[in-house]
Amino acid sequence: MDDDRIADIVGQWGRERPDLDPTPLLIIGRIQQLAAVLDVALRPPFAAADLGNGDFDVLAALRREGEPYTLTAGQLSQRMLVTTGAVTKRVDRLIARGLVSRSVSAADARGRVVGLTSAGVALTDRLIEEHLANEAAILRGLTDSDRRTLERLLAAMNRTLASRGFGPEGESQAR
Amino acid sequence: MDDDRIADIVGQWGRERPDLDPTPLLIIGRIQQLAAVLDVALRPPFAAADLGNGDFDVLAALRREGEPYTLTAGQLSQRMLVTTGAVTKRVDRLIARGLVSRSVSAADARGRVVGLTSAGVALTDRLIEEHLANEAAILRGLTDSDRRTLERLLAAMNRTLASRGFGPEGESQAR
DNA sequence: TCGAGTTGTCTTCCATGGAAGACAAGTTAG
DNA sequence: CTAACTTGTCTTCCATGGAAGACAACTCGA
Repeated sequence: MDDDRIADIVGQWGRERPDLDPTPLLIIGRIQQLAAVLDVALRPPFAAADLGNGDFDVLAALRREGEPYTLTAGQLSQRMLVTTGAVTKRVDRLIARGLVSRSVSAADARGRVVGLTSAGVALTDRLIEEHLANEAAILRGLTDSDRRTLERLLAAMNRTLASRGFGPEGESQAR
Repeated sequence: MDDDRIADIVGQWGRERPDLDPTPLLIIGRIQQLAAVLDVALRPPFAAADLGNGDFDVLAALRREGEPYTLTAGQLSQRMLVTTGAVTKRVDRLIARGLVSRSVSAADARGRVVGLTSAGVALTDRLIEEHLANEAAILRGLTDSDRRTLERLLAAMNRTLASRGFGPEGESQAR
């Protein structure tokens, strides 16, 4: 039952470097492991639609923005916390699939406005349901009270990191 | 003060798809975001040593194994939860840096035994101290009680995922 | 209004890691 | 002992994303 990878690692360090405190790994290591496992666990719906996780990020960002489901490349870059170069590539792939369109901004000829096509809206609306259902299923093992506690503690960690200068200004995703 | 990306996303979904419950994102989205931010926040010591995060994974796995600081390529693959192909590449890079060595296993001529050089041990011992200190600093915003709670809840999530068939048999890291 | 910045996006190049196949070395049934 | 299978690692090819530079378009002060 105790195939807890992280606990094992902590045990090993405790033996090899008893002068150090390896217990931060119980939290930080687990968060990292969870993120990786979650990516795999939540992937199937996107894989079935032949979409990369990152590509769905684009669709979701546009969809939740509300009508007319448009954002500039720069805005997408901010919301998804990836470089504009990555945005270009994600959008290129989605255009090839007919899920989004790109046009020159009316207000600023440098800007590119990316918008969901009707096919894009339809697909996103379908996928987000599955996606949230999967997330809910994963959290089913926690009580309501546990969930609230977990939210609070994770938010607290986020704030700590932000205050140390590592706010979400260059990382992450959320889908 | 409320530049909470995830909370904003939840709010947007709540407006656009009031039929769905977006609150799982408050946990899962935050975990994903945290993992990404943590990677950046914890990177400096490795970057200073001109090491990829993944490369340090190899050094740490060998070091915490204890003397004689050796593992086969396959064992490294299991501990780090990456493919053997990735192991080959990581080890190649570390060999070029003189931090590990690779030799044919005495017991099984197919096997390759990877071992820390003395330079590798020295560097790893130095980096792990910095690394754990950084992790401890990040957790400084949480009380002891909060930490225990967080450990428990994260471990619970891990178990839930494992029971759904997504145990760490194909993902993650822990450094 | 002109020229020096600045900005928004794309392009190019690079690094990392997965998937799948190649292969030598081990194992095992007969 | 041998043929067939399995295993451990490496190789090749591919996909994704970052970094840095290219560039056109915008802004602003003089």
